[in-house]
Amino acid sequence: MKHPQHWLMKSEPDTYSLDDLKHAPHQSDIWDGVRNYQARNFMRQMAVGDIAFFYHSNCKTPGIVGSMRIKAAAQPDPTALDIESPYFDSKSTLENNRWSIVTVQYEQHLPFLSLQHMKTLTGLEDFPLLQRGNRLSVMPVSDKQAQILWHYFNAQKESS
DNA sequence: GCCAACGTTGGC
DNA sequence: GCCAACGTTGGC
Repeated sequence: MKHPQHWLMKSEPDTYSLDDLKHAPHQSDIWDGVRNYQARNFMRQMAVGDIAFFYHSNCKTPGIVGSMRIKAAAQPDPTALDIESPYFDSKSTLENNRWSIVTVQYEQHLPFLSLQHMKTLTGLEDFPLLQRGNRLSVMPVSDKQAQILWHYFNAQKESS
Protein backbone atom coordinates (compact mmCIF):
# COMPACT_ATOMS: atom_id res chain seq x y z
CA MET A 1 0.00 0.00 0.00
CA LYS A 2 1.19 3.46 -0.95
CA HIS A 3 2.26 5.51 2.02
CA PRO A 4 -0.39 7.93 3.21
CA GLN A 5 -0.63 11.50 2.00
CA HIS A 6 -1.08 14.23 4.61
CA TRP A 7 -3.77 16.90 4.56
CA LEU A 8 -5.01 19.72 6.74
CA MET A 9 -8.70 20.33 7.29
CA LYS A 10 -10.15 23.39 9.00
CA SER A 11 -13.24 23.56 11.13
CA GLU A 12 -14.63 26.22 13.40
CA PRO A 13 -14.71 24.58 16.84
CA ASP A 14 -18.03 26.26 17.62
CA THR A 15 -19.50 24.44 14.62
CA TYR A 16 -17.59 21.15 14.77
CA SER A 17 -14.59 20.49 16.96
CA LEU A 18 -12.17 17.59 17.27
CA ASP A 19 -14.02 16.65 20.47
CA ASP A 20 -17.23 16.44 18.48
CA LEU A 21 -15.57 13.94 16.16
CA LYS A 22 -14.12 12.01 19.08
CA HIS A 23 -17.57 11.64 20.58
CA ALA A 24 -19.36 10.82 17.34
CA PRO A 25 -20.57 7.22 16.86
CA HIS A 26 -17.53 5.06 16.09
CA GLN A 27 -15.48 8.28 16.34
CA SER A 28 -16.24 8.77 12.67
CA ASP A 29 -18.19 11.30 10.64
CA ILE A 30 -18.61 12.83 7.19
CA TRP A 31 -16.76 16.05 6.38
CA ASP A 32 -19.62 18.00 4.83
CA GLY A 33 -20.36 21.57 3.88
CA VAL A 34 -17.24 22.26 1.83
CA ARG A 35 -18.34 24.84 -0.74
CA ASN A 36 -15.10 25.76 -2.44
CA TYR A 37 -14.02 24.00 -5.62
CA GLN A 38 -10.34 23.85 -4.81
CA ALA A 39 -11.02 22.39 -1.38
CA ARG A 40 -13.49 19.94 -2.89
CA ASN A 41 -10.97 18.84 -5.49
CA PHE A 42 -8.44 18.11 -2.77
CA MET A 43 -11.00 15.97 -0.96
CA ARG A 44 -11.57 14.04 -4.19
CA GLN A 45 -7.86 13.25 -4.25
CA MET A 46 -7.91 11.74 -0.76
CA ALA A 47 -7.35 8.01 -0.35
CA VAL A 48 -8.41 5.69 2.45
CA GLY A 49 -5.72 5.74 5.13
CA ASP A 50 -4.53 9.26 4.41
CA ILE A 51 -3.82 11.39 7.47
CA ALA A 52 -5.47 14.78 8.04
CA PHE A 53 -4.53 17.33 10.66
CA PHE A 54 -7.56 18.82 12.35
CA TYR A 55 -7.28 22.62 12.51
CA HIS A 56 -9.49 24.88 14.60
CA SER A 57 -10.17 28.11 12.72
CA ASN A 58 -11.95 31.37 13.44
CA CYS A 59 -11.57 31.03 17.19
CA LYS A 60 -9.60 32.66 19.98
CA THR A 61 -6.38 30.73 19.31
CA PRO A 62 -6.44 28.96 15.96
CA GLY A 63 -4.17 25.95 15.43
CA ILE A 64 -3.78 22.21 14.94
CA VAL A 65 -5.43 20.17 17.68
CA GLY A 66 -5.15 16.60 16.46
CA SER A 67 -5.27 14.16 13.59
CA MET A 68 -7.73 11.99 11.69
CA ARG A 69 -7.64 9.21 9.15
CA ILE A 70 -9.53 9.18 5.90
CA LYS A 71 -11.92 6.28 6.27
CA ALA A 72 -13.80 6.52 2.97
CA ALA A 73 -13.04 8.37 -0.25
CA ALA A 74 -15.13 11.16 -1.72
CA GLN A 75 -18.86 10.77 -2.18
CA PRO A 76 -21.68 13.23 -2.97
CA ASP A 77 -22.45 15.68 -0.14
CA PRO A 78 -26.00 14.99 1.07
CA THR A 79 -26.27 18.42 2.70
CA ALA A 80 -26.18 20.05 -0.76
CA LEU A 81 -29.56 18.43 -1.49
CA ASP A 82 -31.09 19.07 1.91
CA ILE A 83 -33.23 22.19 1.78
CA GLU A 84 -33.15 22.33 5.58
CA SER A 85 -29.36 22.41 5.68
CA PRO A 86 -27.35 25.63 5.86
CA TYR A 87 -25.19 24.03 3.18
CA PHE A 88 -28.09 23.53 0.76
CA ASP A 89 -27.09 24.25 -2.85
CA SER A 90 -29.94 24.94 -5.27
CA LYS A 91 -27.72 24.09 -8.25
CA SER A 92 -27.01 20.55 -7.09
CA THR A 93 -29.23 17.59 -7.93
CA LEU A 94 -29.19 13.92 -7.06
CA GLU A 95 -27.87 13.17 -10.56
CA ASN A 96 -25.39 16.03 -10.55
CA ASN A 97 -24.26 16.97 -7.06
CA ARG A 98 -21.53 19.59 -7.27
CA TRP A 99 -20.16 18.90 -3.81
CA SER A 100 -18.33 16.10 -2.08
CA ILE A 101 -17.65 14.71 1.37
CA VAL A 102 -15.10 12.29 2.72
CA THR A 103 -15.55 10.11 5.79
CA VAL A 104 -13.04 10.79 8.55
CA GLN A 105 -11.99 8.76 11.57
CA TYR A 106 -10.75 10.28 14.81
CA GLU A 107 -7.14 9.36 15.49
CA GLN A 108 -5.75 11.44 18.33
CA HIS A 109 -5.43 14.75 20.07
CA LEU A 110 -1.98 16.25 19.62
CA PRO A 111 -0.05 18.83 21.65
CA PHE A 112 -1.66 22.09 20.56
CA LEU A 113 0.22 23.85 17.79
CA SER A 114 -1.03 27.39 17.39
CA LEU A 115 -0.97 29.18 14.06
CA GLN A 116 1.26 31.77 15.68
CA HIS A 117 3.82 29.16 16.68
CA MET A 118 3.57 27.34 13.37
CA LYS A 119 4.83 30.49 11.68
CA THR A 120 8.07 30.25 13.65
CA LEU A 121 8.90 26.67 12.57
CA THR A 122 11.52 26.50 9.85
CA GLY A 123 10.71 24.65 6.66
CA LEU A 124 7.03 25.56 6.59
CA GLU A 125 7.45 28.67 4.47
CA ASP A 126 5.58 27.08 1.56
CA PHE A 127 2.78 25.65 3.67
CA PRO A 128 -0.47 26.91 2.09
CA LEU A 129 -1.96 27.61 5.52
CA LEU A 130 0.70 30.23 6.16
CA GLN A 131 0.40 31.93 2.78
CA ARG A 132 -0.97 35.43 2.79
CA GLY A 133 -4.69 35.60 2.21
CA ASN A 134 -5.13 31.84 2.11
CA ARG A 135 -8.66 30.75 2.94
CA LEU A 136 -8.64 27.16 1.77
CA SER A 137 -10.39 24.89 4.26
CA VAL A 138 -8.82 21.71 2.87
CA MET A 139 -5.22 21.65 1.72
CA PRO A 140 -2.40 19.22 1.04
CA VAL A 141 0.57 18.91 3.39
CA SER A 142 3.79 17.86 1.69
CA ASP A 143 5.81 14.98 3.11
CA LYS A 144 8.49 17.43 4.18
CA GLN A 145 5.98 19.68 5.92
CA ALA A 146 4.33 16.69 7.59
CA GLN A 147 7.72 15.53 8.83
CA ILE A 148 8.33 18.94 10.43
CA LEU A 149 4.93 18.90 12.09
CA TRP A 150 5.31 15.36 13.42
CA HIS A 151 8.74 16.22 14.72
CA TYR A 152 7.20 19.08 16.67
CA PHE A 153 4.38 16.96 18.06
CA ASN A 154 6.69 14.10 19.08
CA ALA A 155 9.11 16.48 20.77
CA GLN A 156 6.24 18.05 22.71
CA LYS A 157 4.93 14.67 23.77
CA GLU A 158 8.33 13.59 25.06
CA SER A 159 8.90 16.75 27.07
CA SER A 160 5.50 16.62 28.77
C1' DG B 1 -16.09 43.75 15.63
C1' DC B 2 -12.90 45.11 11.93
C1' DC B 3 -11.30 44.45 7.58
C1' DA B 4 -8.11 42.39 3.95
C1' DA B 5 -8.29 38.89 0.78
C1' DC B 6 -10.62 36.12 -1.99
C1' DG B 7 -14.48 33.56 -4.60
C1' DT B 8 -18.88 33.99 -6.83
C1' DT B 9 -22.60 36.22 -9.14
C1' DG B 10 -24.85 38.54 -12.64
C1' DG B 11 -25.48 42.60 -15.71
C1' DC B 12 -23.83 44.04 -19.84
C1' DG C 1 -15.96 37.17 -21.22
C1' DC C 2 -15.30 41.33 -18.40
C1' DC C 3 -15.63 43.21 -14.05
C1' DA C 4 -18.18 45.66 -10.25
C1' DA C 5 -20.72 44.38 -6.46
C1' DC C 6 -21.41 41.42 -3.04
C1' DG C 7 -20.80 37.65 0.40
C1' DT C 8 -17.63 34.85 3.08
C1' DT C 9 -13.48 33.52 5.48
C1' DG C 10 -10.71 33.93 9.21
C1' DG C 11 -6.80 36.30 11.65
C1' DC C 12 -6.33 39.88 14.64
